[in-house]
Amino acid sequence: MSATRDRIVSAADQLFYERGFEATSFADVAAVVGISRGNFYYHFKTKDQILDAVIEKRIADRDAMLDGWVQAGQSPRACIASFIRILLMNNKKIRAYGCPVGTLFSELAKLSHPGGDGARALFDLFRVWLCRRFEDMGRTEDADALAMHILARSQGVATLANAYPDEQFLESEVEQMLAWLDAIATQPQS
Amino acid sequence: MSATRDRIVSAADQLFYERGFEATSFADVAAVVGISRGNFYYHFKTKDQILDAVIEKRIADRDAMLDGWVQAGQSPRACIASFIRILLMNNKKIRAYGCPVGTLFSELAKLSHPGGDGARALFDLFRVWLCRRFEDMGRTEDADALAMHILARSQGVATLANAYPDEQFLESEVEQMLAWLDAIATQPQS
DNA sequence: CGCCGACTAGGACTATTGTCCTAACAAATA
DNA sequence: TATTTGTTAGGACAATAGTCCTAGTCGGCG
Repeated sequence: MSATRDRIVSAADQLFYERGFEATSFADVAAVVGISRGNFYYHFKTKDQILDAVIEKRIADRDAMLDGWVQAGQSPRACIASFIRILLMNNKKIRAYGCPVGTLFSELAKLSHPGGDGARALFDLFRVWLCRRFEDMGRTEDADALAMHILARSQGVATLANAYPDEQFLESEVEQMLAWLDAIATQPQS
Repeated sequence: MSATRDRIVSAADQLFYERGFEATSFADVAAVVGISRGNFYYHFKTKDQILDAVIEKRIADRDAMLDGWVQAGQSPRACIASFIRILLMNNKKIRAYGCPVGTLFSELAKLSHPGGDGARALFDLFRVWLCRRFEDMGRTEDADALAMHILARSQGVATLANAYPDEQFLESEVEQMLAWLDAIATQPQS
């Protein structure tokens, strides 16, 4: 595999996150990678192909992270707690640019861009992973609803943290989400 | 005031919501309004000025809506419930295009566009209004935190409803938020 | 009537975009 | 050495963007 291709995808990944997909031009990516603009089309025939590659990479990265927690032998509840704490892990970037998943999806949805399905697949990755963990906790009935709930909470916190880059807000909301998880774990299934 | 100017702002408001700010060109707005592209610059000297006017209009619209509830004599708690139910009122548009406030802010934040401050002002409008209502409920200590919390929840639900246009999810989350509000109203201040 | 202001149409201009093409360089193979 | 294959640079290309300019229309007022 070409190392240049990977560098293009990595640079595009970062720029798409920081500036958005449409607002990022080939010239921008080329400048970061340090190659000429024309050389692009040897590796990617179209801008959409770069987007596809970026989404693929994001899915692979997140998939590895989620699987890592499971493989490390964490309990389902600890796994979900780790998911919630992503907000703290990436708090600086989230306050600066929002959630990489949510903001990309919103943009592509507005552009009614075909790549929006790929962005939804990113949501799906978290959704079904969370769903499995809730099922493992015994929440067989409402596992998916719980997954959607915690996903929505995370999205909202990321958006507001972006609007108000206040670290305390982020920490307080994460604590509340962890408390909610505790309640879910101890209370009987509704 | 020119009627044409208002029609431009209204059309831009809608297009910015449905397609995003950057992706909406003057030609798009002109086609909707039914005027020539060049005629634009009689009413607005720059695209940013249209954005400012759109944000101003959105603030005015929301302000009128929020004030209407207060003027109608609704209790603080009922006012907050009305805010939560915005998600249901606009559920079709939200599922199609997301939240008009959050998605605009996210886009402008990524563009590091000066208008981002105006978009944040939209958030502020809801934030301080909610804050006042919680204060009127007696929650003088944590009113702002509660306002931020419900704001974040709404944002998250809107984002996920956009990704998964499932009406049931939206209704279920609104119910949970209303239940949360009930708990806040009946439980003592923490 | 004739002027003057508000308003509009249409196009010119420059910059930038995504896309594509061709020539050149490098290393490995024959 | 000669040839091929993979990779790169640089520029051409049409389309579109935001911006600006000029000529024109229309209605009200002197």
